[in-house]
Amino acid sequence: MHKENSQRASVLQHVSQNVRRLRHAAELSQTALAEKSGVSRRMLVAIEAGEKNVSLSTLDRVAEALDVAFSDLIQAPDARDHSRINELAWAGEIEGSKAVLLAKATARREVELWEWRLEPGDRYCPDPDLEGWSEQLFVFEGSLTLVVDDVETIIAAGEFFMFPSHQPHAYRNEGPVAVRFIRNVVI
Amino acid sequence: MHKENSQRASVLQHVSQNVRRLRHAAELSQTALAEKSGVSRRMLVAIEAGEKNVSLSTLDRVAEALDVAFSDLIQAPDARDHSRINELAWAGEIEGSKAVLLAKATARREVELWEWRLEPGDRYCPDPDLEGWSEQLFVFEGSLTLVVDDVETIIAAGEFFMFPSHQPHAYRNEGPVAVRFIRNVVI
DNA sequence: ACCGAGTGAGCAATATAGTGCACAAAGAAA
DNA sequence: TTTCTTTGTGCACTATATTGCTCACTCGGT
Repeated sequence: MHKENSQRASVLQHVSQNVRRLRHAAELSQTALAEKSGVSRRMLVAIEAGEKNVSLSTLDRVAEALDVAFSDLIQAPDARDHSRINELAWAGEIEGSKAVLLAKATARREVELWEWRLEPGDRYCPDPDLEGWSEQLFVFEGSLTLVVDDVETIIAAGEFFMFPSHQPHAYRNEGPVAVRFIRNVVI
Repeated sequence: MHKENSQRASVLQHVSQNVRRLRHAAELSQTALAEKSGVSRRMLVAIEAGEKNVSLSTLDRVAEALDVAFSDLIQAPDARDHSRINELAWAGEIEGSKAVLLAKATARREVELWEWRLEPGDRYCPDPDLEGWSEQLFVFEGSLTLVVDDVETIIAAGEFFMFPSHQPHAYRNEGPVAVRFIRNVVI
């Protein structure tokens, strides 16, 4: 007697947008996806309109046909924004004690924490990561020269930097002493 | 005519385990969760047994009552293993240049990167995080005393440590100089 | 104009998710 | 023992997800 097609659950909103977006990305028509997934086209229309309350197994068949993970269908589409913050979040009783939130990222799968050390003159030129990855750097000793998309940035000791790593990038130490930094790789 | 209670979709397997685990973590009985979520106890039994094909909105009501994200209910339960690695992954052309992979975590939602500084004698005692959170610490100056579940661990400069942060924990600086460290909070 | 592909929507039939009740088994505390 | 709590299960009923059909609409191409 209730419900009235309200569907306040935000998950359903996301699903409808995600299915449509990913179906277009796969260049499939509703009919084609219906055949490939075994879910009726009528149901796909309802899903993309957000007017039905899909069951897990049905949505899982759609995910398989789209060749994506189940969780990709329920994630908030705007979950790709990474924010650089740098705000003072806590100060201790003793002058000088403090905690600074450098960054908050909405990760979807993995986090890798690295400790790096580059001697003067040395460099590292990785292959660009896939779309969606980003890196967070915090230098605590020496000075790091970061090249992202042909743009040079010098990060000094105590400084923080964050960038999407799907574009070509490189680390160089052009200073007189070894540079040591933390590298946080996130998706 | 088909289906025969097979439910091959792996998502359903995960859901049943996750709901039960998280319900116990919240110290709720099936009856209590049924009242709080609005989902009938009969249905909760079926979900935890994996013998029904839950709809998104129903599962979302369960997620809200459990105070967890929807995606927490569909993740593979073994996705919670955080590995401490500490392996040399790259060595530069110049002696001393190196990259060490400190840890790799399978994040589900968020990553927070913090820079901390604690003066001698100061301390920080946060409320325990929710089940699933973990923290990664890298000290680059001074020495940090970490207390997790009444167990003290001293982390010296250059050292790395990782622990699940749903248990009570505290940071203290018992050394003679200020301690500075990177704190990576992950779920 | 016509035509075909892609899409949205209405409807009747069916499969099944979801509810409420009643009962049984197990464990813990009196 | 008795009592209470928690959990699993069978059953009948209701609500709704899902299907296959239909028709209508839009947009390009010819």
